[in-house]
Amino acid sequence: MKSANKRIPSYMKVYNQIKDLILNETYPIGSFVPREPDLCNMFDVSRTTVRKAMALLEQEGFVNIQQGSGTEVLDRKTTQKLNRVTSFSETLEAKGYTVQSKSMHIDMFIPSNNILNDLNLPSENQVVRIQRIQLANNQPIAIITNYIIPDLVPGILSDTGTFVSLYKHLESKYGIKITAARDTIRARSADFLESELLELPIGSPLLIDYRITYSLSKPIEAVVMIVDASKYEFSISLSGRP
Amino acid sequence: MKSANKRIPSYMKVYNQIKDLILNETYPIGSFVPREPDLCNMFDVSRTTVRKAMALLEQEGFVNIQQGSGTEVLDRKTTQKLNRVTSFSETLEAKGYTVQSKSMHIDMFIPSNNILNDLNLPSENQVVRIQRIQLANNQPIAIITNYIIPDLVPGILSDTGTFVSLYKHLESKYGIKITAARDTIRARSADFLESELLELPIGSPLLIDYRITYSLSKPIEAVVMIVDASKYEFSISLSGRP
DNA sequence: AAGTGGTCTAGACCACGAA
DNA sequence: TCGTGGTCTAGACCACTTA
Repeated sequence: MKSANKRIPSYMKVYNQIKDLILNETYPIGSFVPREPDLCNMFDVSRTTVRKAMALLEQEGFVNIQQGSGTEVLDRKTTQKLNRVTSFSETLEAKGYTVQSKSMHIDMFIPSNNILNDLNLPSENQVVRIQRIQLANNQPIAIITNYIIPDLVPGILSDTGTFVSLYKHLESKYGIKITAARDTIRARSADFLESELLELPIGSPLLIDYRITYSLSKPIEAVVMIVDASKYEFSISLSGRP
Repeated sequence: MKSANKRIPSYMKVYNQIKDLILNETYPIGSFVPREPDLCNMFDVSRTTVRKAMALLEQEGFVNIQQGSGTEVLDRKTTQKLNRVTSFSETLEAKGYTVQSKSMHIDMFIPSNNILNDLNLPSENQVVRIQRIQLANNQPIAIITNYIIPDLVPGILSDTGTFVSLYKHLESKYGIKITAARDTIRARSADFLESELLELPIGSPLLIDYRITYSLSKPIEAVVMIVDASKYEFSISLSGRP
């Protein structure tokens, strides 16, 4: 058994059961769930536990809790997949493309001072560089370059081709969990080399995503993604006050 | 008095005091805050209250709470302003530009079916359209068009020029609070009209942000922002698993 | 005024991490 | 094993919304 017999907190049980009742429309959209003392009786738990479960449901956009009036079930179609940038392959596959890596190259490299600064590394410091050309329906669509702090990923140089998702690889092999990211999205025209690699006319618009990923507020890696703008767009869903 | 004498929950007092102790480096980065029972004694509150305060601090990236080991103070430089797209004027002002609206036009308009669909409105439905040209250091930099569900903003047609921030106007005059947003960011080349309005050569790369804003999971408005890509970039900060 | 969620307590026991 | 945070209870009182 890998991770089977873990105790499930009762607020998670309450959370799951209420979520099911919402999803199977026992509590339909627009209706109100029972008041908290009643939920306590239904699940035989204290109000603290009910409230923790409801707070989770509110955070995920299932309900709107309002003091004085009650807890309303929301139409969740519009608030799914909150707080994230949709991933590259996910977006393309939703559009009907088949996504794969053309090839991958891993080496050591001294990046620009901007990148070293974002990674909290000194000048002239080497990092692990992973270069990939991404294909959609066998057409080149993006050039992706990762710059990873080398101390965190010993031995990664020999992992060429052994992983598909870099983030899953970092978590499973090195125990690194990405907890935050900062993306900067720009656009500019393709230069000669980019136009050759992506098989585009020179001057075609490109989307550039520069991302720093963090684990526990420490930077882990920087990524530059250069994409054919005619075939790609970024989707971002955010909850909370803008 | 507008909203002065509101009772402050004691978990907020605890939250603010611990935040101050972190900011003035009584609890420096890398150190551990006192264990929860000690915090209870220090602030004379129950552990529930301390834990609510600490949960807030963790959510905002001040600390990392770890069962078994303790609560560590994090370096917060890297995790500020999480979960939002930085606003237009904010980004430009950080770069030293002075931002203002050149002019504003408000009318009724029948938008594309895509927009009507995103706003859950039927075909041929009119919406309130707000068109603006944004200036940075007196140079045109962006064309912004808002499409708002008309029932939500009666009388807004006469508000031309009476507001700077649309979202603050919606909240103060109509009580509409934006709670979520979905952005799609694309890039393409400027056509003739765009190049005239933004004073750019035809074919220059443009960034396009299409945003739907929501209040309590109901769509409120759609926005199209067309920006000179050489002068602007989007920054997005996200916390949580990618 | 009635009914809802919001805050808070004091104490108990469980589960994880490091020594 | 010991010290930390994680979960949970039963009950109390406060504050907001609606009518």
